[in-house]
Amino acid sequence: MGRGRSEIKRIDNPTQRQSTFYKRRDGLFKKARELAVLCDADLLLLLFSASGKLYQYLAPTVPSVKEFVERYEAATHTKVWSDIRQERRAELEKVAKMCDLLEKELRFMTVDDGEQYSVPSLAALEHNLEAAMHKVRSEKDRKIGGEMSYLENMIRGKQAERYGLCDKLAHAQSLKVVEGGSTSLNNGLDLKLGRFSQSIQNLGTVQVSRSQI
Amino acid sequence: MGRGRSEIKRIDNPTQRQSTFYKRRDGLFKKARELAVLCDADLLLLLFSASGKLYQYLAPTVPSVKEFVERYEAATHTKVWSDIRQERRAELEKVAKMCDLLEKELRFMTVDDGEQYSVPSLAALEHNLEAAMHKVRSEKDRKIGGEMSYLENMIRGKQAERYGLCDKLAHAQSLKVVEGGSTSLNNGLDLKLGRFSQSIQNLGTVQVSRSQI
DNA sequence: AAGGCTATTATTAGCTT
DNA sequence: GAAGCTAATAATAGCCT
Repeated sequence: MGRGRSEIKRIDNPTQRQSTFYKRRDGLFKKARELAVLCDADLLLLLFSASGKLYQYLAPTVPSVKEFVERYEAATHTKVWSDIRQERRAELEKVAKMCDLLEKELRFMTVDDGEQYSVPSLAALEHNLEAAMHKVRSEKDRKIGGEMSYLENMIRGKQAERYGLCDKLAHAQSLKVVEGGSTSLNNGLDLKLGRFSQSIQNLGTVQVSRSQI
Repeated sequence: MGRGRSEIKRIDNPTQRQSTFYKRRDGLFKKARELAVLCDADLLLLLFSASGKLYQYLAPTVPSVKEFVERYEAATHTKVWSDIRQERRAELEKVAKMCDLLEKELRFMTVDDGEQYSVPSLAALEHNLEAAMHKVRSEKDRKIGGEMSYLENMIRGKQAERYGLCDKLAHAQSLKVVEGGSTSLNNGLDLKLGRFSQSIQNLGTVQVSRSQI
């Protein structure tokens, strides 16, 4: 229709092509709507222009592209997406199975009452538990040893610090004694520092002896 | 077009509706193809008749419905199927996470070297392992006890059977002695049975003593 | 139901604005 | 580019087979 000839072939002139696109697109959508309404049909029309722009037409009875394509899938069994879903499902089942296995193993390890054990498996489990216990105990010892040596170092550091302070204080006190009598305040301080340094020395001793174990 | 009037409204006459459907469907597909070819456009046309039959048209450049809808999805972000896939993925991730957790717990239980333990958790683990070990040992004892008493019963039964046989044999032998001398064959049988019954008696004794532990 | 015919209307190519 | 015009062609409603 129209004045010219009609060979259905790509229009080379971009302007003309674009113009034709608009006109025919509108015509197509109109036809689509007419078909849907007149004949009570459901239809979906998705259209990308040459420039990549999207146009779509849904029949008045079609609620959404998604639902329409779902209906399409159900109607055709063409497995548009089913293969993907199947893959996913298989993957899911695999992981779920592994999960079950792990759970069972864990229940077994913790000796759940609901489980049934055979004597050989109980013996194996006992063996494993003994090995685990051994590991746990040696790890605990190692850790405690490590923490203790850390504490030792810290205490040693503090001790040195305190010794320095005591020396300074003793020096100050000796100066004060030369200057005059000691006050009640100074006496109290002396006592406190003395007790502290002594307990530090004790800790140091204990610490050294422990690290030699 | 056509001879009659043109009001776009559902055709009530089913025959006429069907006829119109075919004609207009063909017209629509033709228009769709023309648009696609003339204007270098990609299009997809999915159509369900009132009776539920599916018709589809893909532009020559469109390889498949699936790929077209994927392009649609990418273009619009309307997530036609993505949400379904997303759901699946979420489900999968959830299970995978649970799986990881279980695996970690199991690794922890079996005291894997790669794990880092704190002293309190080691102590708790030790406690759990001890409890599990206790359970395992008592279960093993119970099971062994059960199996042994089963064996005891079986042996006791066999023993009684054998005793019965021995009595019968002794009776037969005494009858034979009265009748005449014993043959070399009979002597051999006596020896064999005697050894057997003795070993059965031994087993019985051991068994009773064990069940008293 | 599917296809053909044809009068009639709808669409649109090429043009202008 | 978009919108309108119009000649020219395409689509199709109502028939018939």
